Amino acid sequence: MRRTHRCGSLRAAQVGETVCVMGWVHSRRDHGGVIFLDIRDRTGLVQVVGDPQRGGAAAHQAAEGVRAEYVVAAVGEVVHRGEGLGNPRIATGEIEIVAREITVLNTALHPPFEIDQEEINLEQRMRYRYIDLRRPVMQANLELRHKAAMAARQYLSSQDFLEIETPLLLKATPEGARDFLVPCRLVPGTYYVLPQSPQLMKQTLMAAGCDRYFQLARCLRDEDLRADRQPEHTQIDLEMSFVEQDDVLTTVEGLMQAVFAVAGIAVAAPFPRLSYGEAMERYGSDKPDTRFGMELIDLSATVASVEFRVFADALASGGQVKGLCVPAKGQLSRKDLDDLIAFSKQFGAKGMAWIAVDAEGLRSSILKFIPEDVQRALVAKMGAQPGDMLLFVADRPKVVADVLGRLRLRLGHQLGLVDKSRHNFLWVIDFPLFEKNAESGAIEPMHHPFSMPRAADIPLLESDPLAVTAQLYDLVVNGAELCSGSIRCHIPDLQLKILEVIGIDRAEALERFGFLLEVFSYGAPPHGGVGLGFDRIVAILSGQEASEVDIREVIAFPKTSTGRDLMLGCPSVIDPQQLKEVGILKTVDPAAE
RNA sequence: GGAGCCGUAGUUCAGUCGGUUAGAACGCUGGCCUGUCAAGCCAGAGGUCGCGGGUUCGAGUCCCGUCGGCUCCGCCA
Repeated sequence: MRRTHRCGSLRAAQVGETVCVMGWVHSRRDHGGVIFLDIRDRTGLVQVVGDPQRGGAAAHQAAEGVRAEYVVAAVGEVVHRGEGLGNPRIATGEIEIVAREITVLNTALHPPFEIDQEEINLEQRMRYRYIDLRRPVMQANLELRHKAAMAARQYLSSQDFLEIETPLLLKATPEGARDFLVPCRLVPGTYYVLPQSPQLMKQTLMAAGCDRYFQLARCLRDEDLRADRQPEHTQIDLEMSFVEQDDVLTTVEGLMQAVFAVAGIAVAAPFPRLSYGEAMERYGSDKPDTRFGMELIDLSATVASVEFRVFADALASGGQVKGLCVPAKGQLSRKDLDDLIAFSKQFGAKGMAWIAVDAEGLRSSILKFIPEDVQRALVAKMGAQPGDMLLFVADRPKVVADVLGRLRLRLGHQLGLVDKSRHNFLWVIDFPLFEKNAESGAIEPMHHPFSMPRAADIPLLESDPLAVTAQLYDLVVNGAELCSGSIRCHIPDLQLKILEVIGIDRAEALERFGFLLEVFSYGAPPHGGVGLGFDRIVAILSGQEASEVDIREVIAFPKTSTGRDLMLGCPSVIDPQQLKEVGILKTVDPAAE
């Protein structure tokens, strides 16, 4: 007995044929005289009928004995269902298989949850992931992921990229996230680390003359998790030689068009480009969601003369006053406003002021501190209409941007201003290479210190490092960051100079980054690239809202928020003998902790 | 490292102010049933209320601890 068709593939065209399908018993409906089985495989459902008159007593009897999730083979003739008996809700609903023979290939325990159940406890799903993955929605996610990966490979291959694997066992570097460690048995007491990304290796490939590289690379970081963050995730990692920033952006735009096409989403290119400064000014975020307006409005000049302490103090200490004009249609209650104030404080604001714009005039407890002409100026500057709610934050620019940016996003969703059918791609470019640490006053890299400054800014490295713009770029869609990349600094002397700005002298640089500097000193081409968050891309392709992406839905075997695999039961304690073998002498006993 | 929410039948949940024998739906088991596709009807089984301790005459309910899941802050390219 061999399978002739996939369950979901049968159509009226096969009527009259004797077929054999194999799959899981999705449901059984026993009418006594006749029994209906829905058989499910990856491709869908097909109805199999156990009818003693038409298919024989044996098949009917076999159908009686099967239970949910039994694995069965059904042989029989494909027939048209009778008039009015079709099921338009499934693709195979026009036909059914009259079973002549039903064989149980394997029995099954009662599943811990029902396959077609809507809400299933996440813990149960993770514990029994192999059952969870049988659900059509999860099958669809896995298929989508596969297609997206194929589209990416095909596109990049067509653009002359080579897929090259890089090692999983690497040398620890002090930069970035915490590494996962792997003890080396052959040299006791020494360790490899798992890659946070193939960054170093791909730049080395550029120096090696590979010209264009890509990889669907697993990246591992030992940091705390979130719904959109797993200890291991996948990047579409790519790097290109002899290119400028625009070449990389254009390539990624083409890649996004190819990948989003697999979900039938047309993406217009080129994508809008926004400087980091403008993004922070207008949206208070370096990954703005441009699906709605409600931009931040700078009111520092408008309220410059006002004696209201909160505003005046902020301005006097070099801060700013900015606001949002929220088209609330009078919907924000006092409680809502209190919640927003608490929300603002959570992100570092000392408070949040508000003015309600009613048909009768303005309403707020701060009006008594604001002269009427300034009130009018505020309304004009913010374009306020009756029903709007004006929100104000006064603080350091970074706090103002962060708090108002978050308020804007929260209210945009809360008030339904976001057009969820859109996919607003945009590039955020022109990031400063450095920023000043607010507490220590030290100059630090904003992203990382390995990107190339804009050519014209190189002299500023010594005179005014904070004014140096890097050739760094982030790809954003609907407020979610999809990738980050840069044109790399491939000139050793320039790299040393950049490191010097952040307080790393030549000796320390050689010690910490000597490998990269060595690679570059043997003739590295100018190069640049990106790493794209593949899990996040697939999540958005699958229809998830960008502001609440859950990548666990598009990963076959994800970890919980404490990094556990509930199906395998790991991490787990290792046998002392095995520890000794790799040179680990002492460990914490989790039971004794 | 910090904060919050959740944990009751196989599953999803309800359980009032601390008070008799902890309920519903779905699922499951058995019976009936020849056109269902969320099949239907009848009957039945199914519970250490995550775990440990405390308060109380009495705890699913209150308190403390602990384990697990989730969310957020910190962290993270």
